[in-house]
Amino acid sequence: MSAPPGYDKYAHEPFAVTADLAVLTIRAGALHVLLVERGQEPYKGHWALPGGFVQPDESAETAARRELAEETGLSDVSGLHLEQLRTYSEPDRDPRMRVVTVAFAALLPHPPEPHGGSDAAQARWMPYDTAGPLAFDHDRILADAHERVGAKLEYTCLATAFCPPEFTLGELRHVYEAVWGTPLDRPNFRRKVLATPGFVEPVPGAARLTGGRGKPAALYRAGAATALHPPLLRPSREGRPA
Amino acid sequence: MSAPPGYDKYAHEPFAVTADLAVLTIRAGALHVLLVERGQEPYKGHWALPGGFVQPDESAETAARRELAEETGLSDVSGLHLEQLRTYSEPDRDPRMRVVTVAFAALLPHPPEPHGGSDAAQARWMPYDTAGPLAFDHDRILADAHERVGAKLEYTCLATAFCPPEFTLGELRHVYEAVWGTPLDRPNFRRKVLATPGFVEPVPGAARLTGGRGKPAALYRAGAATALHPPLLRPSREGRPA
DNA sequence: CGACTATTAGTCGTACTGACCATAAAGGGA
DNA sequence: TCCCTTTATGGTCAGTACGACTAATAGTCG
Repeated sequence: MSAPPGYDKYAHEPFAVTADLAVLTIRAGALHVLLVERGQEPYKGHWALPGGFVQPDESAETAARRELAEETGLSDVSGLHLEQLRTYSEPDRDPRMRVVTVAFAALLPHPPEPHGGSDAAQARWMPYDTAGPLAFDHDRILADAHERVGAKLEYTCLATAFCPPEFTLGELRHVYEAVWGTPLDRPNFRRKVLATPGFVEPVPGAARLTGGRGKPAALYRAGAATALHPPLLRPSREGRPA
Repeated sequence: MSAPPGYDKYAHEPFAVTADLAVLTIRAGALHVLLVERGQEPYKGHWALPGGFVQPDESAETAARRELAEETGLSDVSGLHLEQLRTYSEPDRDPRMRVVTVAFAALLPHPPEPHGGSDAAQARWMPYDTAGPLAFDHDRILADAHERVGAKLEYTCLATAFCPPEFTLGELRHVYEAVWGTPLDRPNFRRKVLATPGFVEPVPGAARLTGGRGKPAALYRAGAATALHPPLLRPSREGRPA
């Protein structure tokens, strides 16, 4: 069969395009994800990732950031890290109509505790491990988000996006441990982070945070670097995948 | 402004969804990309990435593979590596209508030389460096494809997707050099590849390829591994990005 | 005060890497 | 034919990174 390469010779059908979000954060040392409860069929009563239709005058990124502001109730989401994951376009993924979804991962440093959804729909933070079966193919989207974030922690400075503006190395390490699900050696982690120029920089005021037990830790800010060289590899990858 | 979290309360507009391809291969030691010449406005006469509309009964991946078969003239593209890059959805990226494009990168081992587009539209392999200004935002898509493939060479076995079923370590090294644009040390590259279990395995028949000048090289096949541990990092990244 | 916790500072041996050098095996040109 | 170039293959060597581990420090909690 021959096919013309120009756009215009193809027939094309309209698609609905949505932007869905895997909003991730660290709460009580564990990775959490923001979920909303569906109020209508299909999957009524099931939990799902927040999202919505892309409007005619906005890109998928713009729509995702708008959804993020609406769902979290945060007034300023411009500084938050938003990362496009991939696009899900299987024809039968929504039983009502043909929906193409551009998925994003968002990283929140300090989540709004009750997190105000201003409407009636229920929304809540759920621990990643207990985020049960979700509506549509959102389980797979969430798993892809987890995998992507875990991989980017290895070779980028993304971990600071989970932290407040000033943080301790312990908090930063908790980010890695929560996302990777593996405890890390404290001294080695510290040596690695401090040996990477531009990853973190000490807060000059010699400020120290005295939150809980133990010796107070020095405070750091995110540095100017965006990539890690050499990377900070996950320890779990002993055997090569079959 | 309040916004309901369910899909159905949103108004939505139809979008056209296309799948565009950055088809990459190695020709004469240099990275090449498959381009088509546009026959209609806009950008008439300009070169562009091949692509086309996603049909109602197919996913973006299916559409991309169909386009790949049509544009290259290959009868079997099922074994080729196809990788979703990201989705481009800026409202004004196509002047005619609202088009959302899911971009893919395809890796070809041995490109069909004249490569048969069976229709009138011109298509050709172009060296990556001289792939001039392309139509629409295809320059950016192509750059994203290059960056993604270059990055995945570091920590996956993707390089073998550019090679024929049996290849020499020199050919494999040429893949890295062509994509990264950097010469690599021959003995070190050999040591690294052979030290990674499952990356390549020698062809048992003790076959040796005597193509051009120099000592004949041993033949290898792609192994079972998909990831590289530890990664094979690019040498160019001395200074950290600003 | 003593137990506990977390940070911070080191040590040590192994593994990996980059920069080399050297040899073998082919082809091309004088 | 002899020499030179080209490519593959084998090896050394030092600097670095990393994992495992020990220990000191400085706070809170009971």
